[in-house]
Amino acid sequence: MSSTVAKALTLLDHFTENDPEIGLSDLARRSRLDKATVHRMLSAMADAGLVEQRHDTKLYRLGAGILRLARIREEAFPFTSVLQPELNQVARETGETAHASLISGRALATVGICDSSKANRVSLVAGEILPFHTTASGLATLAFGPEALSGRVLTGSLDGKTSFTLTDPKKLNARIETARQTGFGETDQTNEIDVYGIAAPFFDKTGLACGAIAVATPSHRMSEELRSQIIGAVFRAAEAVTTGTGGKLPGRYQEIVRTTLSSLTGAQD
Amino acid sequence: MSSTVAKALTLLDHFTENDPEIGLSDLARRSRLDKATVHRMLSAMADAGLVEQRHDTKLYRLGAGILRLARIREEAFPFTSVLQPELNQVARETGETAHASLISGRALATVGICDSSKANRVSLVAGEILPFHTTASGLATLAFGPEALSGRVLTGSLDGKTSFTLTDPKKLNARIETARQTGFGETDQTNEIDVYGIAAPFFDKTGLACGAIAVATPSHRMSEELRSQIIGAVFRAAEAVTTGTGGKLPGRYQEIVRTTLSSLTGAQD
DNA sequence: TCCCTCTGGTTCATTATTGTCAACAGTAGT
DNA sequence: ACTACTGTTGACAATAATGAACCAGAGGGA
Repeated sequence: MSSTVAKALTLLDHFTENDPEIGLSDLARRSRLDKATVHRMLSAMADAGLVEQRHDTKLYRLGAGILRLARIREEAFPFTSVLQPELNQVARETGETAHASLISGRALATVGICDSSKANRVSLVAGEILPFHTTASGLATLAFGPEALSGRVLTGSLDGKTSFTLTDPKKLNARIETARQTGFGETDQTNEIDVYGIAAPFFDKTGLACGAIAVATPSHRMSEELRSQIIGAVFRAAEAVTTGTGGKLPGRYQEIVRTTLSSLTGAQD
Repeated sequence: MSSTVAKALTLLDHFTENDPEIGLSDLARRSRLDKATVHRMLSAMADAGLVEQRHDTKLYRLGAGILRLARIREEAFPFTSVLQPELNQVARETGETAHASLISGRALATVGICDSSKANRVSLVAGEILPFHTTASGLATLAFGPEALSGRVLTGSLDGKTSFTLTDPKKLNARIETARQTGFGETDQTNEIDVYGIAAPFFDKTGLACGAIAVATPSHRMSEELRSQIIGAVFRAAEAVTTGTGGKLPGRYQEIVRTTLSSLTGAQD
């Protein structure tokens, strides 16, 4: 992590939906790097089009090159186009906020959101970076993702975001194991207070999980009935995304889903 | 340009619609960098999520982090969402391929395309990087963009992409000047043989051009009538994009557009 | 089977880039 | 005029990047 490009790229992580434009000094403070260093890095990234500087305010923001690259990826490996309709349907079916994340380096990147229509809902900021160990999406992804990934996470630092966060590798591993047996990830307030998450993984063409579809609800609203409904919805959506993007559902996984569904309260089809 | 991050970021430019997955050695050859260097850079970028490596083939491709960043930018400064409908309409009106580009570092980034419905049409690859000095979009953008930008381009290297390319700074500047007087950029086969381009700039909130909407047609099909039609279409679309994205049309520019339109053959509204 | 030639990945001494700190210019507020 | 910011540039010590050589594995031919 001492490489210069790595440091430069962490600068991008400070741009969020709520903070889309950042000044040089400000960014230097947040990244704990020297002003001059940040300046040089930003200049290089501006040349490449990753960021751009406004002529008037001198503030930096994400550049047009990002849009170009996104288009290339989307053209070659369509994802958000098949993802968004599924998210919308999940949100409609469950009445709660749905979102999807993809493995992105050392964390999960939120690449799609559909807000709940309810007044009291979990509101997510677009483009947030989610840790694996605090989110339902993370558990689901680790349970069925590359072996190396879960290994890295379990041996890495597990900082607590709330008092409920699983910071003990053994306990975390146990939760991953349950996810592996039920076919979905489930967390209560481990990432944010009063947020309950349920997530199902989707798979790439090699049969490894590469992300998850999740529903986030206010914890107090969670009930046995809602839980069953959400689990069914994310299972269906994740499968649709998997097949829609050319992924391969492991046979083993389909088995797991069936047994989980039949053990839920309420009726199944 | 000797900075390490700059070199690392040029690696991204080798991923295109036709070449979405690249191996390590291959990328090292294309970028004229050492294998070890490229590997370290790719690892850093993979950590940040800009690229990702397939487990099976070991090939690298653009990563999910790109999608995340694109979403953040699009959420904060909606662009493609307002752009695409306009492009579609231009393509429909003119029957030719329409595209839009944004200033992205030292070049133009193609961020939107709508293909012509004709069998014989100009086909563009999504996410292409366009030079300023060979394209109609470039002329239009330079004519009304930041002073510093046109200065940099005119003093930079103007490599010829076809035998028609303007490689002489004086001649190029003259063409920019005509664009400044007519309100639109126009090129014939300066970027690619048998491609005729007409482009109108759109503006940011400071009243500076930040990109252009362009129509590309097979050169032999261009006629006085089609030309008038295209110019009208790109003017209208560019204005719509400007206002739709919170930009400000310079009063001076509106004046220019009016006089240009009234000098065209055929009827105007 | 052996040989050859690719591939992705790693090592390590040399060297060039980077981080650091200070100074500078411009702007806004007091 | 003063202060406290901002973005930007320069110089030098420290560090990280470089690139040749090397490794292991996958195909391909004969």
